[in-house]
Amino acid sequence: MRAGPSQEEIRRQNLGALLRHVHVHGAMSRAELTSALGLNRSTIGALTADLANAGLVSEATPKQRGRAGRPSLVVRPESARVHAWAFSIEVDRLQAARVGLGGVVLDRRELSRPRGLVAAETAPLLAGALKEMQPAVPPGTICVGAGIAVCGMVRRDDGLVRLSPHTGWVNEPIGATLAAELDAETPVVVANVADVCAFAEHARGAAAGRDNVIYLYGDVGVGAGIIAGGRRLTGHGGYGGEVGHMVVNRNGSRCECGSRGCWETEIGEYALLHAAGRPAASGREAVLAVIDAADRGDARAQAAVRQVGDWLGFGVGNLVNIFNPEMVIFGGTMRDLYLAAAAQVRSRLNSVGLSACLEHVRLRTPQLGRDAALVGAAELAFERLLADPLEV
Amino acid sequence: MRAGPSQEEIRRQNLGALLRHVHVHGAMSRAELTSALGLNRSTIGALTADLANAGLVSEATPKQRGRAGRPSLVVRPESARVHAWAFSIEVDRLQAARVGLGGVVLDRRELSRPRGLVAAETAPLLAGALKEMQPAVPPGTICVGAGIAVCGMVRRDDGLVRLSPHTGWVNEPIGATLAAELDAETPVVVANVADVCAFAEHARGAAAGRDNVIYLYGDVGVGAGIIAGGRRLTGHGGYGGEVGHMVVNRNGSRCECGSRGCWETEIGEYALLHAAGRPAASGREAVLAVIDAADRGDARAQAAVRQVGDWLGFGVGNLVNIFNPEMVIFGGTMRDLYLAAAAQVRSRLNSVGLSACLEHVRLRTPQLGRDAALVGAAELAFERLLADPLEV
DNA sequence: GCGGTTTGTTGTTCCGGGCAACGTATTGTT
DNA sequence: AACAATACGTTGCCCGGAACAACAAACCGC
Repeated sequence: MRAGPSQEEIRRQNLGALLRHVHVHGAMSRAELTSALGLNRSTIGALTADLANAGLVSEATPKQRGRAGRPSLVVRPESARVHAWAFSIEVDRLQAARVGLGGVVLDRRELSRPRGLVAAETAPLLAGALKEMQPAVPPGTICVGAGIAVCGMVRRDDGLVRLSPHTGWVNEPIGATLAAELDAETPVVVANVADVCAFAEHARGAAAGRDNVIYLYGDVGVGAGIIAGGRRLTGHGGYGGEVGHMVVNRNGSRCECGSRGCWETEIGEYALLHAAGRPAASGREAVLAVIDAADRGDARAQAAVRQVGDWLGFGVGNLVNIFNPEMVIFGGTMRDLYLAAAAQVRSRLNSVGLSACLEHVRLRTPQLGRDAALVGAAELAFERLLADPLEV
Repeated sequence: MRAGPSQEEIRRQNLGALLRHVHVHGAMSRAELTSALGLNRSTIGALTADLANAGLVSEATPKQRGRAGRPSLVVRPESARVHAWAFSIEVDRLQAARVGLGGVVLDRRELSRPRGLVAAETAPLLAGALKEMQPAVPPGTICVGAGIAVCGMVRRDDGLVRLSPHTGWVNEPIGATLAAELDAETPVVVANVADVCAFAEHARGAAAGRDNVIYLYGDVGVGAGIIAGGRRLTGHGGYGGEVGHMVVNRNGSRCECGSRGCWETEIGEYALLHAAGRPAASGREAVLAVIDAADRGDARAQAAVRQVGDWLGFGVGNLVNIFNPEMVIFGGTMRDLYLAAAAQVRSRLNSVGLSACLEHVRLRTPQLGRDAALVGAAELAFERLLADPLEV
């Protein structure tokens, strides 16, 4: 029930819209921006002048000439001079990267993650990777903040990791801990991996331009990043999208969350390994090994892939009925599983889903590859900049 | 990726915010509006002048005096002069009402609905009820449109009822059919009952001010109206919230949708009657009879209530994990069931739900009573007015 | 080089909200 | 009853932001 935006907010929003446009779509001419944003030439000129003045974009005469008329200046994001730090905390590894405006990964480090590491021990590792990358940062650059993707439930207000069963974290304040290791001016944002990947794919990946998307991310556990009506679904505390703990089988096996028959006990990495009669080993390699065996004709592995693929389609069917998305993206090990069992997934999905909801659903794999989590984490940090470009 | 609002849109939004405020919170003084909307006194003055000029609000010197200073003019919505038509199509009855700005039901009619009535036969009945109410409409009134609440899946773009299993409708263009019966200028909006009730409870009922809410509506079938991040979750085609067809029991009984073990086969009206060993009779009375019998000590009825209540808590637990809402509202026969089996619901919810998601969930019953669907349907029609008050 | 075309630039206009000064209606005090 | 105090409506002015139009600049083809 708030009033509409004031006039200065118009400027903020227009600056943000322009910067976001070149951030997402890459360098483009002022003429293109004029038609894309629906603003006047002179307004675009004034906005780019402000942004260039703040060091966020640069203008240049285009190399490629050929059309009639005066060539339009090309506005490009200052990818090298404006960046965010991005971190990803996964079950068995840590990633750190410097990501430039425009979503380009400028530098990166990867560490294996020993089991049982709490936040107080993890933050120094991340900060260390950052310090390692620091010397390569050219002078005069702008850092807009840091984003962390965590495989667990993250409280939106303060970035506390409430629960991350497969890393063993309970109430770990990773955001605050890392912030203490960094400059006081560097804001730190934390979110769930699935949410972050969904965000990235929605901004510049497979889901670009789609307003209702479910990004399913699987490793040991399963979570979803959900875009509903063009906006991220966070829920009240930030724990939305915990679809891995949707109970699909009341007689199923115990889940680490304490319940029984959660979806992730049927489609998580361990489920596939168990069905294939293999030891419970974490990591994508073990999953790929089963799929590989199935490809080579191993009957037990084939049955396991079919069974787990069936459960995958089952849960997706439920989600499709609840959300009526236009796209479902399978990320993490769900990608491999979906590709190996697409027939089962589709078939079960078709039997569970309502025909109206199935009508426009596309099943896809991510486009951003292994960088999705890092790009998405950086996107979290960039969000502040895009909301108010001149405040930095 | 659109640009921010232009200056004229500021005016529209401020007019809408002011009108919405008095529409939702009732008549209030210009001074209160000034602080509520955060606008200047002079701006509020100009806005109310525009709205009063358009006949949407009226100003009056307040009756109640007592505080020092010049008394502030009271702005009240022109409830009698500005109205919408509201309709509700339920399994066994039809409702029609004239609802004034501010959400007051000015007049209403109720018809029982014979089974097997298609849209082409229903629309004349609704239009007839409207014509019956027409003579009581004072001259010079403004009608902003008509809203219809339907117990079925509604395509957002054109209001086509894709599927309503329990009324037997398939691809019935109720919106277009009713529009043809009315003035050409009266826009008709159609939506699902649960969505509409959620909208109403969110605007002025139990969920006022809550941004993440699930409104569960049950009769023969079960659907949910979902508010996520303060906005209605519609999904891509408008079919979002079909939680009744979330499969919770793979070995369950056949559902009318063609699948097996849908949630509504476990908690719908027939489920309770079947568990209680009674004939499948539609309508709230049959449900209340079972609950009444359970209250009076009928062991079989008690077991039925417990069993269905357990399934109710089970599904709500799943939804709580997926959406992390701050409130779940039980409407329709779900209200009676929840009140009768609150212990089972809570207990199963606690065992299925993740503790972080359970933390701030409140379980509630609706505040708007039997008028919820009509008020919500009217709200759909008012939405256009509130988006651009002077365009009418 | 010249007209045609497209775009950047500049000065002007328009619109909407904030602000301050003033007028007005009520309460409380002497 | 007269006065101050209080709170509000009203009016005129200012400022910021975008649209618009006129002009200048840079490209094309001939």
